[in-house]
Amino acid sequence: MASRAKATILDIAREAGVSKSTVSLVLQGSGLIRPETAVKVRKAIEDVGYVYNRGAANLRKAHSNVIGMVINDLTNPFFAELAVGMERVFQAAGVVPFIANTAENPVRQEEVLKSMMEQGVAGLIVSPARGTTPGAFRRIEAAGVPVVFAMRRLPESRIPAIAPDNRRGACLATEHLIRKGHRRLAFFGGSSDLVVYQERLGGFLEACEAFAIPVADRTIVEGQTSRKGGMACLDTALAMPEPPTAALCFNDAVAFGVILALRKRGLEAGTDFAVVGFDDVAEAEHYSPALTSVAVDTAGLGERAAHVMLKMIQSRTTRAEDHIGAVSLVVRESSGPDRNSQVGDAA
Amino acid sequence: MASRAKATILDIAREAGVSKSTVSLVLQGSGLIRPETAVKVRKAIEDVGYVYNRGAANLRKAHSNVIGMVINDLTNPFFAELAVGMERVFQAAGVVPFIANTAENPVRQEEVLKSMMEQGVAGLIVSPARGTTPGAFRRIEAAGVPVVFAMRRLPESRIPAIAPDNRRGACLATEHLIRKGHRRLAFFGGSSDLVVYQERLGGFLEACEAFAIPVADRTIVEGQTSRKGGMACLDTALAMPEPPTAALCFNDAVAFGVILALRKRGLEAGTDFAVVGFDDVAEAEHYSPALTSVAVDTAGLGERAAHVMLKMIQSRTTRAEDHIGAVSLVVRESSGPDRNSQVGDAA
DNA sequence: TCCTATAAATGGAACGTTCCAATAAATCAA
DNA sequence: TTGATTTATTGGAACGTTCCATTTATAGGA
Repeated sequence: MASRAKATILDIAREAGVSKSTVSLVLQGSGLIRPETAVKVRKAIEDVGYVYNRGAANLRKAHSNVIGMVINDLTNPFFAELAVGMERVFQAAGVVPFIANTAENPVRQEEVLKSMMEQGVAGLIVSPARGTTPGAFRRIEAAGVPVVFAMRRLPESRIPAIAPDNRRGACLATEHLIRKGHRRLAFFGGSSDLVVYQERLGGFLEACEAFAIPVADRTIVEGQTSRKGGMACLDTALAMPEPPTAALCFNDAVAFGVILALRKRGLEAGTDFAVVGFDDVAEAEHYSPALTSVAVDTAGLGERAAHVMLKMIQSRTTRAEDHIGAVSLVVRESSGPDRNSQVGDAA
Repeated sequence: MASRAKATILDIAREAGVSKSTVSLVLQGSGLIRPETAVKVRKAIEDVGYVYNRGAANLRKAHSNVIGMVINDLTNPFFAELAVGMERVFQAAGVVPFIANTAENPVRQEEVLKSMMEQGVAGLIVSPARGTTPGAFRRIEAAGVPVVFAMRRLPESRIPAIAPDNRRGACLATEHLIRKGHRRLAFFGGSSDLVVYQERLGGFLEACEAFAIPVADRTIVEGQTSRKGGMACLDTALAMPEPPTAALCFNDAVAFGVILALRKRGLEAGTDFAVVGFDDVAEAEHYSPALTSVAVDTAGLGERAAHVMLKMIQSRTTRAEDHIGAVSLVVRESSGPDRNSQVGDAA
């Protein structure tokens, strides 16, 4: 079937009776060749089943048109949305992003980054895996390849990051709970080695301060950022002598876990215990009860990150400013007033 | 910062005081070089911040170590799981798969495939976009690059496919509903241009035949394969003179939509209307009510597809056998007995 | 007619690797 | 010592492009 040796530009040249240079020009859509010649060449290209060898081309050309996207957890619908946002703008720019998953594993991340660099990517958009070492991107920066962090950032890095306003989102959500009359508040899930965690917890504490919630009435339970983690958090919290009546969760997955654990105890989120999520994934709206959550416009952040990347490539720089995305609290059913309080502003 | 011109094998050679051939050998881990020399070279590699240029290498070597994974909808958690399964086996084989999303768009798919081919992928695992034209893979096959379809297949194609036993799954699920006493059955969602749809609908009809459900009592409503589509399907079905009492849905997303639409009408899935999904995504178990669904072992299929791919590459063939994955029905709360029937085998 | 200006097409030298054939160095048997 | 053998190392020719500097063809002006 397949002509064994793959066709090259020279085969086309022979077929069309022109020189390889002419073929190359046609391939690049140069206006210098006579239209009839171009047609002839294009026909030959079709006939021999030619496929362009970008590797060979990149040997001469400055840089490629592929952009790598390294994501820490493809399973999280949240990241899929981020990817979709990026793709929208890359597609318009005629770039095909290649996505790779690190499964939250720094070693795998190292491999993936190496592979992408070897492939000669023009830029890298990364949501770094937990536990990424500070030096992980040193070599990439040294090579002059632009990198943008999306959603997550590294503690001390000078790489530009595109992320939502985590602190403000958490602050908004916490205020909302306090206004509903809750006085014993919890922050569930996540772990302190993530910058995002520190930001969200920071917002939570900021609101607690502002409303003079005593330290003794703040419960902070670290845990996995998954349903399972959320379930564990609730169990730990309710086992305390003076348990909280409301919780802000590190993300929606944790919140779903909390709702599940509540139901398992015969309690209902919203009426017996208030829960607020973070990220506002598509599922939040449809959950039962519908989950109050901090919306972060994930796809929008993806688009933003892609734009920044494109601009960095164009201006051949490796630096750019951080972008903080606006957030908003979407109030739904899961965050009802405190039953024992008269302060709640519920109807 | 970065030494502008990127380091090549020759720079390393100069630095280490050896020839480029020696460096190349070290890079490939050849046992032919003296250990001390290797150490010296490796040090030089580190010093100059070298990054391997796979494009240049592929110019000489037969083929690359990258495998492309082209997926029609990254947003569907189902496909993320498929990707995760594949990655597991590729990682073990030292291969980094590059994922690209086609967003169910054949034109985008064309671009993506072209880009991957140009990049010199060793093989392609594809879940084709709806509406893929029969000839879309002709050129790729002609180029001798192995292709495997995952989850979906094309009507007449000779490309090997790895997919679950859709017919059997649908048949099992339908039998389950009939055994629960349901006699007026519906099949919700999907559209007939998909092979998967035909298979699943085929299983549904097969079970209907086997249990002598009259044609008049079978309702088939095509629709989008999303929550929204599922909601629309239910509305259409309940508007009929003799509405069904149970539905097998094309996939879980449709099923979730049906459950939502039921609730909107004050009905509860499981007690008022039975609904069964397909794919058994992680969410199914945690939904309320928990969704009865056909489990397809997505990650397992991903692994299988990856193995087939690896084998094809190794034996440099472009052909392989189809693999049909086993399915099983996971019964949960959403598929209760028909209230008006005495035949139900419920406790 | 010849000269110049413009348009179209071309040869050849890179680009950074691999790999073969060849060389150089070290070891061994006689 | 010499030649044969093994062990390490090396130069050079590919690989498939791009792009610069040329060449060749075409047209226009005198």
